[in-house]
Amino acid sequence: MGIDFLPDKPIYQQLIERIVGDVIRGTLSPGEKLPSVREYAVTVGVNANTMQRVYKELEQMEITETRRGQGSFVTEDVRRIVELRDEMKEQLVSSFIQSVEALGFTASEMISYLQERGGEND
Amino acid sequence: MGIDFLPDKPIYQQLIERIVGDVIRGTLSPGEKLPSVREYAVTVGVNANTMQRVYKELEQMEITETRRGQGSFVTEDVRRIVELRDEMKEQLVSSFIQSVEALGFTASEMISYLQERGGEND
Amino acid sequence: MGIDFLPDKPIYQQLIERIVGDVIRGTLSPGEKLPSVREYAVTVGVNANTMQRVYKELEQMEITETRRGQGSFVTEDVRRIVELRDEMKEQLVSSFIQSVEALGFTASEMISYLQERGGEND
Amino acid sequence: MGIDFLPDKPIYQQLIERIVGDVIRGTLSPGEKLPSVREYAVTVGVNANTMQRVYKELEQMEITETRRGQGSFVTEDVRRIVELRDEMKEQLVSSFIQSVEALGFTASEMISYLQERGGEND
DNA sequence: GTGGTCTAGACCACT
DNA sequence: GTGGTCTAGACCACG
Repeated sequence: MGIDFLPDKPIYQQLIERIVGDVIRGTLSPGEKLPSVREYAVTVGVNANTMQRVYKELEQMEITETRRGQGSFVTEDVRRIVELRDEMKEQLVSSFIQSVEALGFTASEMISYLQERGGEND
Repeated sequence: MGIDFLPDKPIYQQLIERIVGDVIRGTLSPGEKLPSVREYAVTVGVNANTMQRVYKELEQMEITETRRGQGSFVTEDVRRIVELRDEMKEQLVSSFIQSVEALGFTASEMISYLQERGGEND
Repeated sequence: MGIDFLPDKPIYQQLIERIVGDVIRGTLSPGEKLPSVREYAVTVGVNANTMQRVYKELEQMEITETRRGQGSFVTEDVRRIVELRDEMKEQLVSSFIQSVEALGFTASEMISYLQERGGEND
Repeated sequence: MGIDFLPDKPIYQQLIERIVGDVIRGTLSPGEKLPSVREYAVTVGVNANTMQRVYKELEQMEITETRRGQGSFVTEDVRRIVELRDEMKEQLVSSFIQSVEALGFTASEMISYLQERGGEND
């Protein structure tokens, strides 16, 4: 029931990241049905409109498919999932690198700091 | 003449990061005078109010000091600058790690990817 | 409908003081919702931007919390409110004492004068 | 030579307060000659224009008289000095009370706090 | 409807 | 000329 949202990032984006993470991680398998918008909204404690938007964007990203009257399902296109994984990774890293350089750090300094810090975060 | 702003982040935040980067990097030295609000605004192509806001926040962060009628100057408190450097580094890394984990990547996977991509960016 | 601003102090500061006063005084309770920026702006007769700035600074002072799309709320952290009360008191008194001494008065002379004048003001 | 100005109050006001304090305190006697604008400016480390303004306002307050080619002198009108003392006292106290009440403190609470703090400030 | 950002342009206080 | 405040009005992102 993770209702812990960072205050400086849109909730809907955090929810998207979370679901995408579940798909990448395999917590949500290809073809698996997602909870209904309303149900999920209640579970997480957000407005139904917000969750609606999350589902909509997931569909636009071709991560889910919506079947009328049945609900939303994780895509069965496994290639898409792998592709997605790479996209996210690329996106994450390049925006990280960009900030790093904007602030005047070197890549190697950051890497060694990352290695120290490792996975200590939850 | 850097008038290249990312569309998804507030301009004033990007400007703050840019100046903070200059201070961390040493492009702006302790005690050095910044351009006047209006001058910098013209240079970068934003409204003077926007730049004013940037300067005000920099002062609140204790990165600059404003002397009335004279302009804004980089703090001469070198310890503050070092501290700032660490803060930014920590902040950057922890938000990166957080996204990495939300998306279901492992730290080590990301690190090796980072090493590949290295400093190819400018 | 208090549209009575002193001419020599920024309006936004007077508004901050006013709201802080309300919080300290308990007129605004912990967790209570503030009027929306626009609504409050109209009520007091200032521009929405000015009020926006007031709300932003209140948030930076950790007196209010802003929940996106929902509005601003007085912090529920009662300790912060008590702390705030002490800060304001200290600040007020020390700047008073400083002026008193700069002008060559003694503390005791001022105190007895204060006692005379007492609470005659509203 | 006290070059310690508070950052949030105009320097010229602080200088006025300081000189008025000297007059009230008797450090500057009625009829005594003030340093020249330039000399005083150098001593205190401010711009000559700023000091010029200070002298001008002191004259408008009828605290000093300027005699052509001779300089500025503290008024010999002792009644004016006494009057001035009362004015400043009144002004100080009423603005203090006003802030106190705006922030929701009671006069008596502040008085007892003032008594505690006494003259510990320099 | 809510907060947040941005522009344009004016006016003031300070040095 | 410098920072600071304020208005007016527009537009966006979020819930």
